[in-house]
Amino acid sequence: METLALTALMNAAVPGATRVSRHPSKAPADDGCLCALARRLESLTPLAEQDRAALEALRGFVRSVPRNTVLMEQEGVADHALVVLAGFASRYKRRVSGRRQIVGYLVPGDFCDRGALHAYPLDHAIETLTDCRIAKVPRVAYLDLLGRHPRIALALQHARLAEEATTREWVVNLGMRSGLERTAHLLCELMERLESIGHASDGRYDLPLTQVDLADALGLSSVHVNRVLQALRRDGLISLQGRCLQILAPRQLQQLAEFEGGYL
Amino acid sequence: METLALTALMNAAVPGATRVSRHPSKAPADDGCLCALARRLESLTPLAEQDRAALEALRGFVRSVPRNTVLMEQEGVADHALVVLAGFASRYKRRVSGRRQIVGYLVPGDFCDRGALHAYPLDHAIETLTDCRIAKVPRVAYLDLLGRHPRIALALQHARLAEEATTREWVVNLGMRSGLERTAHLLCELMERLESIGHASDGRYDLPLTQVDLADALGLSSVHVNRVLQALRRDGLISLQGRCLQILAPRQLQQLAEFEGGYL
DNA sequence: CGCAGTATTGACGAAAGTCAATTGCAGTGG
DNA sequence: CCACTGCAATTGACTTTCGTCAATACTGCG
Repeated sequence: METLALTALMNAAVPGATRVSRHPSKAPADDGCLCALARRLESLTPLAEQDRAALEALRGFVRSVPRNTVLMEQEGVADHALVVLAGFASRYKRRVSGRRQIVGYLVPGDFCDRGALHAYPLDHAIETLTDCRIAKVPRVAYLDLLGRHPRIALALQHARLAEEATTREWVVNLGMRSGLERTAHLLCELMERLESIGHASDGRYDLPLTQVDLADALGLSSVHVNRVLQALRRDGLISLQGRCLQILAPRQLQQLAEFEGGYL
Repeated sequence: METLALTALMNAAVPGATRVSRHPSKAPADDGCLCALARRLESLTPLAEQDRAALEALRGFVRSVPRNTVLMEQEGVADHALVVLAGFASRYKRRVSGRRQIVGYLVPGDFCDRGALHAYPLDHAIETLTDCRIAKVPRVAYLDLLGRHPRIALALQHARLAEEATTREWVVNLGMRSGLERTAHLLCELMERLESIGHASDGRYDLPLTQVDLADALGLSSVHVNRVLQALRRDGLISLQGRCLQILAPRQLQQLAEFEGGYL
């Protein structure tokens, strides 16, 4: 049948934590939230019914992971792929001073397969920024999935290209944009990414990140991020109360950031 | 035989420009400089004799390209792979203001195959920064090469991972390091990369880049780059006369930059 | 010799970091 | 129900880094 290697490995399911402080992103933990992955992949390449079914079969690998949990160590070699199904995670590098630079956010539907699970050690770490639902797919099962479902493999390829493009856009963001523009750009990027998985609409989405989390991604101090956010509010571009972000003037915000969503 | 699709396409050879203002990087244009590519790939994965022979067969696609030539337009779809064999090129994005951010340097042995030539439009442009020798390999020939030489394909995979890691390191560089540290880090990175293809030794290499070229990569103004370079000279870390860079105190420079070469 | 592109210098201003204190807020335990 | 705790957000004062503008030197080349 479809999933022989999969079922053989599907004993790994673990209920996991239930404490929920910073946004479990959607329903608590009823389903595996695999819809986020499916929507993400379908936004890249059309899938067939059997592909969706194969994704459903990943349900057994899903578990809840509390906030600030290291999912993958720097220097470590990955023996499984990670898929974020709910919550936010980050790729980051640490300096000796202890400060970290976030080099990418992982939102629901994003994954880390180390370029289809090569044996090279990772150059960065991966950690949850909020409580998350994560699918931890063993190497064999993952490769099996790719082998049997070329459309999924293609979508993942495309996703990898998009992530590379996103990282380049971050370079531009850090290299040439002011704090204000930079922050605006990040908010636009997250808007698009969350919209594609149905986690945002009408310019509104749930932003479960700390100002420190934002600062570490934006290359700014958290104090400055605070001031920038206030400026964006004062100018009527956004409203941000608690974790609820509402983009009030999408056009102006994108213009300010020179945001071009095409790369995603 | 080895190269049927290749030979069928090898009418494409063009002598090309000969003017040489800023460093043709090595011998003028006698051989195809394919050694740089071979050395680069071998530094990632051991190759067999037949692999090296297949690389030699690319000679016909090599041509000279003058400085500041656009090799690939942003938004364009790649129908061929590019391999830099001599000289420096850059991946960059432009803002509406006209300013550019360089998101990566391409040195001899580096390539751009758009993730094995997918049909997605490129999110950035590629342009030579110096006079270059470039192999422009048509799609069919390139895929043929990959198909017939799994070791080469593997090496290119690895190279892609290394380039991704480098881009992430640039994010860290721009996000968390001062102008001084940032510049030091770039010089260390280039040192390692050029060393692996035999274009650097004893901490000395040829740096054919303008201070503006550096500034656009470092997210600094060219004026500030100038001052930073002077500081590095004043502190006895480097000597830079014309295009000849000599790293006088490798240890200190790496320490200043917190440079860890492992990601390359 | 003079041009054009680079490199260099000085003076000044704007952007962002640091330090340190204060406020706000949610969960905890009494 | 309320004080207590701990993290997150906010604010103010001051410093540092870096950008901008504009002028001046250099250098290879025609």
